[in-house]
Order: sequence, then C-alpha cells, then structure tokens
Amino acid sequence: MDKKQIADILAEIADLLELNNENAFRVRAYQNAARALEASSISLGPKTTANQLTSIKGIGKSIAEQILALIQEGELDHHQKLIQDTPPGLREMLKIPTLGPKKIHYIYHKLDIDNISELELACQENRLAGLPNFGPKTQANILKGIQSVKKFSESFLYADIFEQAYALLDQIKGHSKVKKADIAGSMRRKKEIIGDVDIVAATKHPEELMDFFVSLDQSAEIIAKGDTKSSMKLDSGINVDIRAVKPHQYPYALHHFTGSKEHNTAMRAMSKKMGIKINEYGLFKNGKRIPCSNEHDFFQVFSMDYIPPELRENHGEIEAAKNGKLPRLVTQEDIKGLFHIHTNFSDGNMTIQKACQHLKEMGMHYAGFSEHSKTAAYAGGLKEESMKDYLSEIEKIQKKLGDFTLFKGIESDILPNGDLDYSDAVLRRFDFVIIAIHSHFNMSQKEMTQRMIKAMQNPHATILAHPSGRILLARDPYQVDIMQIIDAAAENDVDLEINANPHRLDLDWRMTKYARDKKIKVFINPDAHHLQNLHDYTYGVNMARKGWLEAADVANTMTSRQMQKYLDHKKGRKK
DNA sequence: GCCGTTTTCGGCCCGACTGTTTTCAGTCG
Repeated sequence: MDKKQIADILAEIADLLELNNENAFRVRAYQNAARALEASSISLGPKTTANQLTSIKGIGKSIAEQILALIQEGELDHHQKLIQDTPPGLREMLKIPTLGPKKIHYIYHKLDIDNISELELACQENRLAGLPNFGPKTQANILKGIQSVKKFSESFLYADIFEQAYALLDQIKGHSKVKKADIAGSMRRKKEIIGDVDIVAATKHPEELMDFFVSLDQSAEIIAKGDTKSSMKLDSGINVDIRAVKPHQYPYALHHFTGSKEHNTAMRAMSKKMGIKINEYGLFKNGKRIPCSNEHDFFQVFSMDYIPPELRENHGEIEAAKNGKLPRLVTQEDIKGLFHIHTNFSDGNMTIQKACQHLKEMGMHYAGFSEHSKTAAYAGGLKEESMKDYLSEIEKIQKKLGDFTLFKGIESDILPNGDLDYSDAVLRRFDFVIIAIHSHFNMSQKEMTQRMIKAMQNPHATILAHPSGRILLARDPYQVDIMQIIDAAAENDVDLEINANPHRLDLDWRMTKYARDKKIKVFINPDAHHLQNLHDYTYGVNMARKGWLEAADVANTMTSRQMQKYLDHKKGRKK
C-alpha cells in the first residue's frame, strides 16, 4: 500500500467521522495528517518506523500507528468498522453543495435516507421541509444541488477556465467604482484543477458592484447575492465568487482569498502566537490595524519574505519565508527553447519548418523534435526506414536557420518488459531520447516501477516523459512508485519531464521538490502536436513554480550552446 | 487527534451568507 493510498484512507476516515458527528478537531486531525503524509518526502515500506512518521508535523502517535498497521496489514480495523457503520451513499452526499455532514447525519437518522437518489425523491415528496432547521428553501437548494452534481463535475482544468476568468476580471476592473481587482483562490495559486473562480475587488461602493456582477452576460445562474459577496454559475458550469472590500482592506483580502485554506490556517496560528489577528480586513494587534499597502508589506509584518501565490499550500513556505530560504522561482521568460515536439513525420499537425518559425516568433532559440516511435502505430510512429528522411529534414532546416538550433530526438516507447523499441544503433543517431509509456497501463505497481526503472537504465535514455501517465479528470496515473522512479532517475542520469499539456501536467508538482533535492534536471515540455500547443509550456512553468523550481533546476532555461554541450556530455557520460 | 515562545492540558482561524429562526446553526471558503 503506497503513500497516496494511505493518505486517501486517512481522508476517508475524516469524512466518515464527520458524517458520524464526531469532534470537529478530531476530524481535522485526520484531514491534516492525510495532507501532511502526501506532501512529505518520506518513503513508506516495511522498515518505516513510528518515529519517522511522528516527525512529520500533523502526524502523532495514534495516526502513526494506524499508518504502520496499513503498511503491514493493508487494512485498519478502525477504518473497516467506520465503513461498516456508514452507508457508502452518505459520503457521496457530501458532494452536494449546501449539504454538509451535520445535515446529512440528521437526515440519515431521522428519515433513514442514505443515498442521493433517495434524498432526491424525499425532496420531491416534500419530506424534508418541516424538519427542525429545514424549510422549503433548504429543500429546494438540496434538490438544485443534486441536479448540479449530476450535470457538472465539480472540477475544471485550469486551462479550460483561465480565459473566461480573466475576461470576467477585465469587466470587473472596467467598472468605474472599482479601484483594484484580481483573481484569487486556486486559480491565482495556479492549481492544475480548479473548483471555482474567486475574484476580490476594492471599492467604496460594494452594493453597486454586486448589482453589476450579477447582471453580467456570462451569468447562467445567480447562486447568492449579498452586500459584499456574491456568487454565480457560468454557462460552462463553473462557479464564480466575488468579494468586495474597502480599498485599504484590499491586501489583506487578497491574501485571505488566495489561500490556500491550509496556508491561511497556518499563518493565523503563527500570527496568533505573536498576538496578531488575521482576517480578510486586516492585521490587528490589540485591536489596532497594522497598515499594509500590498502583500509584500503583509508578509513583512511577520518578518517574512514575500511568498508567491503558487507556493501558498502550507508545504513549508512559511518557515522558508521566515528563514530567507524561499526559491527564486523559474519564470516564463527563463525558458529558452522547447523539447518534445511532434510534427507531420508522426502524428503532429505541423511541419518542422513551421514549428521552428513559430518558436522563433515566440522568442525561443532552439527546438527538440521527438516523433513517436514505431510501436506507437496509432500515432504513425517512425519506422526505421523513415528515419533517414526525418533526420535529413531536420538537417536541411538547420542549414536554413543559422541562429536557431534544432535537436534531433525521438519519443521511444517503453515496452512492457522495460526495453525501448529501437536498437542501440538506431537510438545512437539522436541528440536526445525521450522514453515514455503509451500502452499496457494495467500492470501491478511493482511490475510498472521495474519496467520504468529498466528503461531508465538504457544508456540512451535522456528524458522520462509524463512519469505517471495521468490524464487529469479522466485517467488515473498508472500504478507506479514515483519516488522510486525519481531515485532511479537520479542514479541513471535521466532527466524528468514536466509535461505541460494542460491535461497532463505530469510530473505532479507535489513531487518536483523531491526531484530537485535529488539534483535532477527537469524539462518543461509542451508535447506539442499543433502550433498552438507550443504555448502550453506556460502551464508547465506554472507547475514548476508550484514545485519550488528555480531556473537552474529547469534544463530548457539553458542557452542553445549550453544545451548542445549538456546533451553531448550526457551522451558521453553514459557510453 | 495533534501540539507546545502562556508544554502534557486545553486549545485548535475567521467571517459572510442563507435559511431558519426570533438568536442561531450550518455551510463555505
């Protein structure tokens, strides 16, 4: 049982306890432990000790013992008992907006309703209205919430929401009474998956702004409207929340609504010890507001460096900011060239020449082309006999483009037994070899991990592509021990990819800090098939930033000349 | 259940909004 599975069980215990009306702090302890475990760099195995576990902040004696039991037994009596005592449908019901654990608990015990279908029927039959604290509106809202769960997933890809969100922001900013406005929340933190959009605005006339907001064309449904806070659903199904504050409150509100919840909680706990209260309206010492004109001032009050929004996940950023140990995060401008590009030699929809021209216009200095390999027949992978044409086309374009460098590569499939699908003689002809899994996803974790490690041991392997294979909101990662993969990458001088396709964003940002500590270089690769995809690298930069990477950690921040040398040396070392 | 710059007990972040009440509970972020 791996770390993620154990963290999921802890989170499930938290849900189940909550549904059983357990002490809220005990519930939170399990939630915190689940997060802390997942974010930790600890490797779980038969040799894991209780001391190692309790050294993680948020994991104490009791939960450490439960984790050890899960490692050794694969299950936990306490957990099993909770599952037995709690109908599975109750947990599903938690997904219904406006319906929380308290109401679910009550409905279950009073009306014996334990799943969404029964609840829907009960609402339609008007059986909820009239219960204490339940009225017709509560019932109608639950019914609406059920429809919403059925119709929309509650999660959206960052890239799918990004443009709508900023278009909306522009309209808010354009309102004559708005002094300042920004996107906050998970979108400002550049999370790969977004639940809703949060907008913070500074104005002296909040009611006018609320009226304006709910009248916008994009609104499909008004969820709530108050004096300073409103919420609406767009046609795409995503919720947008807006919050208006007075101009002098803006920096505090921006910090507050940017979150994460865990970051805010940790900040408040810390500030409370210093006798300072944090809320969205200010920092208060002895009831007196501490003036801040921006977020830099805000952090300075606590003698902290400015924490970029991407890092505000309570993954160690608060301590690092206090000690001057925050990374200087890589930026879009640091990226000098792009690798992992497919053209019409396999399943791409652009010529090599077009791709180069486009990249030059984007200000890039080099490109690494990597067609699919022969096993990827579905993608028109390159057969050995077409190899010559492909390589000579790259050479031809290179001659035309003096100041732009082309690197010759291939994306070679990792076969089920861990071999690559070309011989050494073929692989030797490339400047770099990306290795990747595109088939036989359903292997045991042990087999899959071994398969990938064996492939990384191939002396021609340069970069491991999309290490987990996940497709966000669509396909789970394959069963693989990512930490072992990262360890093997370090041992075998293989770099890791952050695949910047917004559906992948793989390597996961939660793991990049661990890779950085192992001194592994990361390539931010667009995995482009169309000219437009080349711009996706920016999503990869977002992930690198969330994962604490600096420019020096990212390979494609090198100049052309440095990259040429880097790849040559890598080949030389591995001979 | 976790934790300790008021350490082994007694706290544990804070406030807006909704719908239910007639002062508050629940949910959400």
